[in-house]
Amino acid sequence: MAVKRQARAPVFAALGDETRLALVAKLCGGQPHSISQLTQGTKLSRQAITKHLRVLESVGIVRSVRAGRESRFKFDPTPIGELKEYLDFVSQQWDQALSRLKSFVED
Amino acid sequence: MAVKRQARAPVFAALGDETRLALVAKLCGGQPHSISQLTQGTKLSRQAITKHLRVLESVGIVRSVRAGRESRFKFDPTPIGELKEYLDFVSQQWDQALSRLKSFVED
DNA sequence: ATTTTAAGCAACCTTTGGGTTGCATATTAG
DNA sequence: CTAATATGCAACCCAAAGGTTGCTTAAAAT
Repeated sequence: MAVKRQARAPVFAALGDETRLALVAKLCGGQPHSISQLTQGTKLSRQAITKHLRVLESVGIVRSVRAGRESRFKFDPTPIGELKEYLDFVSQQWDQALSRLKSFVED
Repeated sequence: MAVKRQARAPVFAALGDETRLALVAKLCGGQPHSISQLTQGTKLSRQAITKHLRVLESVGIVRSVRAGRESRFKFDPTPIGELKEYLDFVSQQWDQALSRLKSFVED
């Protein structure tokens, strides 16, 4: 099955938060960032940001690598690509339904 | 601003639940369904399904029309189209970052 | 060697989410 | 008219989410 609904929900859920969307926006720019860097400019505590990063990491949107005393987070596009596939599938289902309706009316 | 991050989070959050993804899957097939119909085949109570439908409705993924004693829910593709735009934007940012990195290495 | 700086861990708190049950109300069917 | 069907509303429960603070450990800087 190319498009399985199974296990897509957690990825959507991970993106269902303003703070995490902001983190994704920062990280998809290409440059890895440490937790402290990602906390700067935020009104949240370092630990709050850490929790959000772990949520993103748990669904694969982000990967962390420890480098010395800091852990660097970098973006991974794979899960988001899968979400796009899924949304395309949904849109497609809808479009096909419209076509069927149209051809029915034209009969 | 074509792609605003603002207010996208609630739509992602609405899709961040297996039950709601199943409802979307059923409704994007084109045919409207009543609450009772949508409850059938589920292990949940009618009220639970109702709550999920209201969540989907609150972000515009679904619209309800009262017809007699039943309220029919139908799919609306608009918010999902916007999510696709947003995800495309994120992917694009990432790809551009990769290109920049590549051209830098080639120097 | 000492002091910063970066993180991890854990306890705790408060709000939100997902679900249930019970009861009231409005249509439709007999 | 009466019974059955389809919802709506509200109270209540419990678990999970988002956030904070305090303390510890590990690296880097002086």
